Amino acid sequence: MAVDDVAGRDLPWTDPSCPVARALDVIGDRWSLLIVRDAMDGARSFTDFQQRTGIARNILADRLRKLTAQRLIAQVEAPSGKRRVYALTETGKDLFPVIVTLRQWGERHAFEQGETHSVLVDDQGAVVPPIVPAAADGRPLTSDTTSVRRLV
Amino acid sequence: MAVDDVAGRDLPWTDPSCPVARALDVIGDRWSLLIVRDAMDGARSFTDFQQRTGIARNILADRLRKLTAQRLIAQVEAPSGKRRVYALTETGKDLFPVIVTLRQWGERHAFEQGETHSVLVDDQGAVVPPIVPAAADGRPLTSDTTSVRRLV
DNA sequence: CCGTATCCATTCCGATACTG
DNA sequence: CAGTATCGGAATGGATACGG
Repeated sequence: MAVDDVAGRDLPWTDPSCPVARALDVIGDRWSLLIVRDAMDGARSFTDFQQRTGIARNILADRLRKLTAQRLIAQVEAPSGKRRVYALTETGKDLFPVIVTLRQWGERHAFEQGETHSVLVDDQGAVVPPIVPAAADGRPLTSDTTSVRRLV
Repeated sequence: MAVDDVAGRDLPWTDPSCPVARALDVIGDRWSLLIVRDAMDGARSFTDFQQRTGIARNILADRLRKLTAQRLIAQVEAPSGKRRVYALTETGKDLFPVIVTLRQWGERHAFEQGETHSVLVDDQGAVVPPIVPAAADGRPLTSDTTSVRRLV
């Protein structure tokens, strides 16, 4: 992977044309992805998120505001009718592959030998196999066989 | 996706048995993933990283130290023989799928219509298709068709 | 139950100056 | 080139108290 070129614009980062930097600018803090994870997990109310993450209430309010502003989550009418709950938008749901790859990396490298952890299973109870980036023909790709091309 | 159970241990987060939280504990800050990205991109020297990321020197030194301590990168002898350069370990290289999914999400959701950005291409110049989590039989999975199971 | 408001501590970060 | 040392400001975080 090598970069051909880079444009210039004003973000906290260099290289604003890099989608990785842009993505991290949205969810690259300590809590956002955990909030998204819990939303995928069924968390819907303020208290749901607060209890699952253990985050301070003021910070949680701030993150929910920001994630809402960025349209990763939205407040929608609950089925019950009167309460408003948080739900992932399509943009938020599209983070699923990110959560999964992060989880799989964590499973493999962030636990000691023999230390127990949760695993992701599909609707038939089978463990979800590791995700590998692949070319259109299915050939597995690594950072050595890919590169970054700047579009004109 | 729903969590069956959770153990207790001492991290800044709740739910230390969640690999997502563990992974974020290692690379969930503002710079680490960008450093990994640049390493995949060919960055090898202190100055390489400093210039590509624009990060302050003291912070960069700190991050390189931490990433080295966590064994995502290592200092190795340069082919030239005398200088030591930073290189990704296998653990670090295994973050490739994370970088790719993050990139693909960013490409799709973190740019305005018509705004230009770089793309990831394989060794034949073809754009790398979006990664989708899938079951062993190839069936695509979403957060609605997966769940988190805690191992005993 | 859903937040907001405040206070305080800690961390993070950038800029700069300096050393081997 | 590869860091280290220091400083000050900003962001982040936890705890708690309060109001709709």
